[in-house]
Amino acid sequence: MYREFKHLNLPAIDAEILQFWEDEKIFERSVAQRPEDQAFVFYEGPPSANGQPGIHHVMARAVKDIFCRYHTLKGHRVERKGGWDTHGLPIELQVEKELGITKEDIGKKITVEEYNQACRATVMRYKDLWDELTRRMGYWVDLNNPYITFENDYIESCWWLLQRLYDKRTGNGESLLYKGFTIQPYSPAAGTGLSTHELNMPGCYRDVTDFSVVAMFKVKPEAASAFLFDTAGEDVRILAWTTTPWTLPSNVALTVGPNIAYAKVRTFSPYTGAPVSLILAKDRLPAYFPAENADLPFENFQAGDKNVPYQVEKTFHGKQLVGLHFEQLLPYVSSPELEKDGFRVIPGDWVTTEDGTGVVHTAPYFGADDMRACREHGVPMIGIKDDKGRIQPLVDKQGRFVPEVTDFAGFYVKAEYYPAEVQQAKDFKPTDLLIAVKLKDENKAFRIEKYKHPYPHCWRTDKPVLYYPLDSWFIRASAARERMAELNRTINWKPEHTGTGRFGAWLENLQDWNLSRSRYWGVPLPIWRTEDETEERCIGSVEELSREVDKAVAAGFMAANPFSPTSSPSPTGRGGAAFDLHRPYIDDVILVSPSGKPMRRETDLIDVWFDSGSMPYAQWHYPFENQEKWKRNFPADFIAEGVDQTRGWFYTLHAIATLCFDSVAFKNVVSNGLVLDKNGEKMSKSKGNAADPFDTIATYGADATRWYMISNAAPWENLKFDPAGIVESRNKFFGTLFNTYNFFALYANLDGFKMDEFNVLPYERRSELDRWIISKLYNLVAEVRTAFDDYEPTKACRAIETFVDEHLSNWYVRLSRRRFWKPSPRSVGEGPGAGLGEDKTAAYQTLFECLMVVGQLAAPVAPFFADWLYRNLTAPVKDTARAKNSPLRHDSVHLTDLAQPDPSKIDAALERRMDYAQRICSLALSIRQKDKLRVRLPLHKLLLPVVDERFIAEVDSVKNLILSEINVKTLEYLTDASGLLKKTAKANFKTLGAKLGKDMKDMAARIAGFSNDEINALEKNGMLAVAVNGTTYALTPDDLLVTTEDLPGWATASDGAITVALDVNVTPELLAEGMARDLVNRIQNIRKDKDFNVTDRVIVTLERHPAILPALEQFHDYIKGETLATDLVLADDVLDGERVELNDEVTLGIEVVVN
RNA sequence: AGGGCUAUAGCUCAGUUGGUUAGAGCGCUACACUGAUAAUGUAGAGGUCGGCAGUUCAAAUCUGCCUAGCCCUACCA
Repeated sequence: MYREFKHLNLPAIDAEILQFWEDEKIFERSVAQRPEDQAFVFYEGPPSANGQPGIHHVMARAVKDIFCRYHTLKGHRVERKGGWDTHGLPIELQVEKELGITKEDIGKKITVEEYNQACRATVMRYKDLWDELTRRMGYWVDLNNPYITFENDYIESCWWLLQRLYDKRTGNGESLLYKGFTIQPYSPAAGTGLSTHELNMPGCYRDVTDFSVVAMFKVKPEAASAFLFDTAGEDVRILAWTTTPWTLPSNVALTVGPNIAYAKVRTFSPYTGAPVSLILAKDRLPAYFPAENADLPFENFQAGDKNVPYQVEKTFHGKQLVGLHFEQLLPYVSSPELEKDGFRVIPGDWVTTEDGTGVVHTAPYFGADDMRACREHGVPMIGIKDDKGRIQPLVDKQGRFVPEVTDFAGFYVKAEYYPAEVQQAKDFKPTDLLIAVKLKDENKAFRIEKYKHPYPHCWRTDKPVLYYPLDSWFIRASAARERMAELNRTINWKPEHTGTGRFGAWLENLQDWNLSRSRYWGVPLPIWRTEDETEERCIGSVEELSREVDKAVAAGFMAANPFSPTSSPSPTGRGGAAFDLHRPYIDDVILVSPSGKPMRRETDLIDVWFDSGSMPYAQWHYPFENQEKWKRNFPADFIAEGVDQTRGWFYTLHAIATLCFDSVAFKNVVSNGLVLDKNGEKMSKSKGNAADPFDTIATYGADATRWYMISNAAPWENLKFDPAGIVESRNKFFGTLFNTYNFFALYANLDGFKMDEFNVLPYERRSELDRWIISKLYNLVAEVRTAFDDYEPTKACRAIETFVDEHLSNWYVRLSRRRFWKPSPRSVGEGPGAGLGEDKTAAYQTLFECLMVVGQLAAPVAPFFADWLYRNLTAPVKDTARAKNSPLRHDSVHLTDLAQPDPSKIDAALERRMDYAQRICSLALSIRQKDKLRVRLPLHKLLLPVVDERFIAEVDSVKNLILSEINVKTLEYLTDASGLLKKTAKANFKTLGAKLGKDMKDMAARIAGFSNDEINALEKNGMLAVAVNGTTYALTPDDLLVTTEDLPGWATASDGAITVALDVNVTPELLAEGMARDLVNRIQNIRKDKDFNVTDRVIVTLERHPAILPALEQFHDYIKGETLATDLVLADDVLDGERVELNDEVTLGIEVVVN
């Protein structure tokens, strides 16, 4: 028996199938049964388990699951190792919040050891919740052997990769891992650098009012600047604006836009009244020189006048200024290098004229753009040399000017750094103002004013940050810029523009990867250095480190080797293999340099993104273990994550694979979009609009949730998550498929049908309808495979939906219903069709095949329902199937081989014929609707005006389907020969457009007016010459779209080239037959209401009424047969029966009792 | 600010190489069908295809500019 169900209950199906999967280890078997050498490699981008999973994780993981399952069905071995991301700032912040501490407290109120213990304890906080979601949503991933980024093995693989980078050299002999500095947000108050993440925290950017200065830089007269000097001894100055006057002592260059227009303006210095010529962007003139002052006479000007006369003398492009030298603005510190190559004008594409003067004051130590521009154009750094000979900025780490800046030595550059009482003192002046005043006094300032602008603040100290040079270790990613771009072009990105645009464009401007993080919980940088920084060593494995420690022990720098299993525990109490590679323990490891000096570890940790990008290697502890396994599993065939990972995980995977292995890390990548609420707003806990994934799955079932998410929009589009959409998926797709299965089960059980794989009726002996749905089915197989192969799951879902709804349920099952319903001939004998009769067997086998294949195709997206369907379909034959090792033997649909595309089962001509049938039926039904002729009332004739013979032949083969569907007795074709056909023609724009060009419009009008004779002549001769606007064109039949017009006296409807006409005359015979059908319908409804069995025989008593007598006379047996009535009797009164409305006028008593 | 995406019916989305009635589902209205019914059919209402300009015989589709929303990146002086 096939299982039958009352109602669709997807959550119950989830529970049943989940239990089954776990009991029978279906996931493990689905992997293990496929050969190792046919791997489809998938990498799991690890989630962090210190936060709770949300509905967007269901989306992201559904995408991953779908393609893994699909490729499993195609016969590949798809290992899916789970993983956990355990390092990183979010974890540290959470721990600090919970402990009520800040970063400064680490090492004071709490030891690093305790702190790291707290991190370690919190990272897996919600692991159980995550595991539960994984189970409930049907995401198949190996949770038993996940990789965990804080484990020693994982860290060791990271070290190995770092050493590989350290040892690799560019063409110039530069290491791919090097120490340098970058300009980073730095909080002098906290004494620490800040990440962009920290800077983007709410409230960090605040509007502040600073003193802004437009400074005047005096141009030196030389050959290149001669064009600026129109009179001897002229005072020519370039204007540059800054909101940070404290950076002016560090100015070394001015940056101009090479293509920006600049002007030289003759005027007077506003503060001193001295004549001066100023250079600034032409577009910025109105900001500094009011138009009315242009006409003021120069000779009348007196120092101190409010309105300063000016005159624009000449304009030129920025590139003409490039290379000019100027006098240092505040000459506190200089150097021979600076005198030679500094204090000059350089070009920069990023310069704008939106504010300021179109000239950017450039101080490389205090701006990232400035630093880049100076490096690019060979401008030396400005600063003082420390004892190691390195140039240090003019502002120290506390945010004070160094002594060399004599006038301001020891002054804090930002007022906020002073203690509160100093700031509040009456005569307190911020350093910026003091600098401005000095410039004014020295005739170097053009304008000083307060300026309000957003400025970033440290989230811990609430004080402004500086951009400041900080030491960092870098990966020289820029050295592989070209290669990364090249390899990227071989990756299949979904959507494509993420790869070419967001990712590709970014690779083109790739900067070196800043690896350093001054934190505690993460992978320690495995680099040891002597104090004088002349000797250093990068460690690539624990074994290597242990060997080095042995030397250090011998040299007396270490008491014992903590890595040695035989050694006594390390000072921290953990020795041997248990030695934790994290801080603080690793910081206690001191090595000895070749020259015998002690080397200490560089205290930085590495960016956690390096952790995740290392997972292809570190998940297997490569190269220390699993070398073969790694080889088989690199690179990945497929990865998927959110589009926000583009410059995160996607990049770090790509960068490490390119730099270390000259390979891509993944071949196909799906970057999925955001999950928003139904109004398109971002989901967040604070807004209260975040959907709970557990609730959603428990209410609607995992499959409906998954199906909705995937079918609604492509994964890379943002999804507006609306539970109403899940309901729609459930009702429309799963409901229909469920009903179709239930229908099959109901009748198969009544008939005792069981699928017999070894006794299948050949397709050629099946009906037109059967072969049609089979053809549609194998079209579907091809379409769905193509879609999944292209990583287009949405297309796959939509195709499956259309098939199930429109083709299978609404056409095939609807039209086949009678075939299942009518009693079997119960023929005897052997072979296909024996027992039930050939037609019925064909119907069962066809429907079975459709359900089976649809289940397979839907399995990647709807793994629970598909397995439920498969198991229900195969349960009755499981034992025989196993015994005979047939395709139905598998325990689960996920262990089967996906249906192969089979062109021999596709019949395009048949599909076209059926398409005609569907359109003709639809038209005929619309006529009935218009004329209020209900479908139960039979009609005499359907008339089809036709224009070509092939059409007749094709329609004829589906004639019976049409007639029974629309309840009409005969079908006739109306051809040209009848002379009744009135044709109209429309121009075919596609074919004619190219030929006709401008004459197209007139020709269209001309064709619309064609007579029957003209159309016939063209069709007969295959050509017709038509003149339009003096040009004669030869039209071919293809150039016309011919339709037939309404037939006078007939009810007609048309759709494109098809027109149908219906004979709407109703005779007494037809009325009687219609009445008979009405009676059957009412009796059936009573049977249904009374819950009779489908096979119950009944006795029907009808009230004697004149309206039904003709029907009873002529269709007595028909009514009995349809309703399984043994007796059909008339009575003057029906006392115990139902009163049924037969039509508007007639109400009838009917009694139906089981015989 | 830069890069990227999106914009089509009340809602969610299709819409091929540009081609003349711009489609589907949901929702709404009316009618029908039904011994598979949380289903289905027919019809109706509902569109300046975000705006402007251009290319073209012809633009939802190609080009440019603009607007709005979102994502990523970013110390614009």
